[in-house]
Amino acid sequence: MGITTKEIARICEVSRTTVDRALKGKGRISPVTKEKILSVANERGYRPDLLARSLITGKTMHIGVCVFDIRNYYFAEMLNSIENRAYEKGYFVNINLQEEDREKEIRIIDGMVDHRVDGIILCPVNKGAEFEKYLLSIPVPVVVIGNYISGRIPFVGINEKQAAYDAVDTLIKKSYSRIVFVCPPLAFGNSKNIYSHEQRLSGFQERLALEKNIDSAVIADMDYINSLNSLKNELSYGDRKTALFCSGDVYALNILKYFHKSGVGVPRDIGIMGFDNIHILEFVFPQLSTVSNAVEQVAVTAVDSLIKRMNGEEPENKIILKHRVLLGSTI
Amino acid sequence: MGITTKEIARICEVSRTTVDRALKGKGRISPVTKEKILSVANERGYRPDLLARSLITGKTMHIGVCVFDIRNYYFAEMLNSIENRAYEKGYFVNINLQEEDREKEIRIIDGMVDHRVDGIILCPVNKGAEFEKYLLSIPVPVVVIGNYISGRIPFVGINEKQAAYDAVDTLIKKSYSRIVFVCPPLAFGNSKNIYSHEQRLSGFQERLALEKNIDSAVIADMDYINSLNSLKNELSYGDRKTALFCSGDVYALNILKYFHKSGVGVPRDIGIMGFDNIHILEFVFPQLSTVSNAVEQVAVTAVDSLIKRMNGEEPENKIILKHRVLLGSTI
DNA sequence: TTGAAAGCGCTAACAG
DNA sequence: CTGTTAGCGCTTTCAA
Repeated sequence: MGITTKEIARICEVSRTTVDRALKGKGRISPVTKEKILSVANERGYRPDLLARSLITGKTMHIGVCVFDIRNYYFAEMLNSIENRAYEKGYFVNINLQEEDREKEIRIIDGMVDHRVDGIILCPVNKGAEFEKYLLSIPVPVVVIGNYISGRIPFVGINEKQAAYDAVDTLIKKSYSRIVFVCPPLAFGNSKNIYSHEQRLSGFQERLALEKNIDSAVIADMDYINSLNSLKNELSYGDRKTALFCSGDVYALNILKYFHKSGVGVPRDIGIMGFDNIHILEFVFPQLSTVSNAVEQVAVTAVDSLIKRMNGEEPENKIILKHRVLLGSTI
Repeated sequence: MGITTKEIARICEVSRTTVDRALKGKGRISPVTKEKILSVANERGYRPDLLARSLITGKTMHIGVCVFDIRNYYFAEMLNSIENRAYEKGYFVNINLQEEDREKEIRIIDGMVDHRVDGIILCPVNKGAEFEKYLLSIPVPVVVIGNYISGRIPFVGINEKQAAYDAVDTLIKKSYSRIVFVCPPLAFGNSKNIYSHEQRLSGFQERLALEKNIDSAVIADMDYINSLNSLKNELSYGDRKTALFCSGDVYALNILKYFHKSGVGVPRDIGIMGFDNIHILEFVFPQLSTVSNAVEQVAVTAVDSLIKRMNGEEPENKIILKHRVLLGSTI
């Protein structure tokens, strides 16, 4: 690449150590030599090789991030906040997308470790004891967001279950008497980490268990377009005021779109509630009722917690931030 | 971190070179020693230190990316495609956000170079001869997307001017007789690279120059909310069928939102056309008419072109991909 | 089939 | 105030 300290040393007829001192501005050094060294360095466009430095210091000042994908607005927002915070703290960010591929996730993590990132932020698709063991074996700190792994793996997030509970509570207070939980296929729970959705379902069920006179159902295949058709059945519950509680705003948006096309009125014919509060809701009408998952705050907190760990501190292993039910005009 | 080749060598009582040969699987080596080395490596969880390797090979297998921010859906989509393609080709991606801060952009680029990324993809906020010189001085290949710099800096994008020209042409064919170009403050053109918007304006003007009987205007301060109010004036051109041509979908969406609140009908009272074809349009009604800027294809092409350059090839310096005017229901 | 030696560019401990 | 030495973990001749 450019000029090295060795060459500067040769040109200035001093040792590399002296060059280093001039460059770093610390340690005793005569103003004259310092001046000379700096001017040569500057003139020749000296730039430190951070790779070489890292090899010695053991620090690369890189944070590795691995999430599902960033077409998903939730992750885009998350990543934006992670990058901002990391930059503020002097760290670079390596971004990798696993696309819900369990093996790819492992390859990516291994790759980041091999590249000697100082720490890792992960929204995992893997789960279970074996993966926990794997994460514990990794020689750099890891912080998990989004999908919980276990009490032994540092986590930052919201209380998904309570959030769903609160959302359902809101629907009940709005006098809905039939509430349908809409989420991705739960069958994948065996192979993929869909902790968040499972928890939300659980909060949904828990709140409904307190009611005698409220109908409920679960539609757990929102990954398939034809399931949209089944939603129409919900409308035939004419006597019951029905709401769809979607475990993710994108599901809710797809449903809104479908209803819009089909001439179904929201909330006239049916209520809809989402989850995540992704930014694009700003541009969608009617304004979707949803649950804020504090994604920016989660991201920032994850970075901070990770950096603490990288510095040998031991912050709380499980950090739960506040969620909020947001009333739009779809319920 | 973990075990090193040196230690494996010691344990197996061979030289580091031999260990290397076993690990790499090339060069002549006796099956017995190879087996032994591999089993020790495996048992002790050997992982290569890619940092050390990079120091020697001069390759980090990292691509550095610097864009505005990724709250912006356009960049989120771009980055997603960049990451996918890079991963396919065996590269890692370093992502950095300059947030329209010219100096931050330079710091970021310097940082990426110091970290020895193998190449850089940039959507620049800087512009001008000095910046061009700076980019040329960088010891790794750079490919620019989004905002053109000069003929000497490799670029991948669409023909912004022609795209705007075509969009206006479409509006004219729809018999609009007043067309208003809406864009961010052009005054920033002195300090920021807003090449795309400038080009679109130019295409707008060029097409209109061919018409005698079409009114036109430019509203160039869409960064300020109160400029939304001025849009109402456009409605009073009762005799003229008016369309707003927005240099960016997000402007169009904000306007749609504003009109929606104000009870203005689109396209009944006024037509709207956007630019970019960001994915979220899928969820917005009425369906926005817009121009596809082929962002995924630009991203993929940029990665491919960059990798060619990193391999010493010299692909075309300016790659122009096809845009497309998309008819929604807002004109 | 194996090993010795040199070196990537930098840092760090210690000595002068 | 300055220099020497050693070494991070790996690759790469060259020699045995």
